[in-house]
Amino acid sequence: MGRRSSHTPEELRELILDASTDLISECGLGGLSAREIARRINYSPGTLYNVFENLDDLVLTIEGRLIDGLASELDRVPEQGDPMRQARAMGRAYLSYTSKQPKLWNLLFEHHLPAGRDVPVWYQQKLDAVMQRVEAVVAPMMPQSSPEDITQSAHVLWAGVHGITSLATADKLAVVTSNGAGPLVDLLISAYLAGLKQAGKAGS
Amino acid sequence: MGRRSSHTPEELRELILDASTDLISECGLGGLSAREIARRINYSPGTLYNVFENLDDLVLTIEGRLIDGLASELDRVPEQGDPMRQARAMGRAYLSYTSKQPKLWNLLFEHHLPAGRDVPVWYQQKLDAVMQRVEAVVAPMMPQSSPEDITQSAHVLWAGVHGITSLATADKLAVVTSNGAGPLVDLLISAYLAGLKQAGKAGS
DNA sequence: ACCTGAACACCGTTCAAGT
DNA sequence: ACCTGAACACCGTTCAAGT
Repeated sequence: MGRRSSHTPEELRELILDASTDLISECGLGGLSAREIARRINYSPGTLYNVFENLDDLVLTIEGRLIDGLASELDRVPEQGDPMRQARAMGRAYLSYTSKQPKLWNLLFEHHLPAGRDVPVWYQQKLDAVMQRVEAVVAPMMPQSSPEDITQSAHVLWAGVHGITSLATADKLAVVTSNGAGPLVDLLISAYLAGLKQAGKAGS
Repeated sequence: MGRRSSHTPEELRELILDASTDLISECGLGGLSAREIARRINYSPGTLYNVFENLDDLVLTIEGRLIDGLASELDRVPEQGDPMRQARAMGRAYLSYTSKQPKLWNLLFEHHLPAGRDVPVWYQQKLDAVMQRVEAVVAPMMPQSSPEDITQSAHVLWAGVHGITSLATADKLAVVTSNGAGPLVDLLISAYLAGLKQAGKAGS
């Protein structure tokens, strides 16, 4: 039927992203479909493909916003003298941000690009921005170490926290652990960083 | 056309599981489809539903075999005097088992049961069997602690190792970490357990 | 008893045709 | 220029009908 143009291109883009975000928050990535998005915003499926290359493109855009959101939350954690307290505070910030809408955050790990496709550069940059904040917390614990070792230690910490929250969300750590992921994340951060600190002393 | 019966029920079951396992090893969970399985084994799609309740049932069966396989691998790790060496050896066993067919192992975390469905009891039991082996390694590091604390510490370690391997497999930890997950897992195990040990001493 | 294949209700994506 | 909707090539699952 041709143009309807009740929305500017920017509005249409937001409309699509909002509807998709709702869908994922409610039903996870599995609940997302181009046709269902179109239904919800009263456009035809084809219209989505004027705005996004395909569903993966759309999903990556949402993931980017989630990563940005986490970075802002981490920035709001007050700087404290004690690096260990600071680290635990950041862990709790991560947890509170990601557990607001678990299915939405899970998107980052449920979604896989097809075959050989790599994540876009801007996506890696957003991830790196978060990693920098983790490094900033790890660094004071290992003053004698090289930047490479600090990066590596930060990656391990990040991956560990992710592992706990992701298993908790998927109910694959549940039975025994009915208290939620909080204490587990605290334990990981405390013990792991204490171990790092000790190794730093021993090695110097 | 009615029965063909060139295979016994057990053979048919294995046929289906083998074809599905191949499909997942090659293309991940996304590459699995009832119709494609049927094509590969020269049966009609409907036949699958005489043997399995649905695709989730089939996938859970495969997951169960993977968990059993890991348990056997962990059992082959020789007992050593030094608990720390033992722990690292188990970490490497995990890594070598799961990285043989990364897409297959990834199945455990890519696959989610619909809505409110819970994992079956036998599945939890298989997982628990693996967790017991992890606890056996953690326990000597914290002799003063309650069984609950040991369980919790083992869960954290398990989740941490999972987090590293899963991010590495998904290429979401890649850029900086081109050496593979091995050193990261070693670092996690060493630092985390050292921290646990230290806390045990301090707390008693 | 076992298996088929059509049927139902869905997908993602493309693109000629309409305004 | 923008949007539609039919078309193509797929899904999972069910079940009457065949042997």
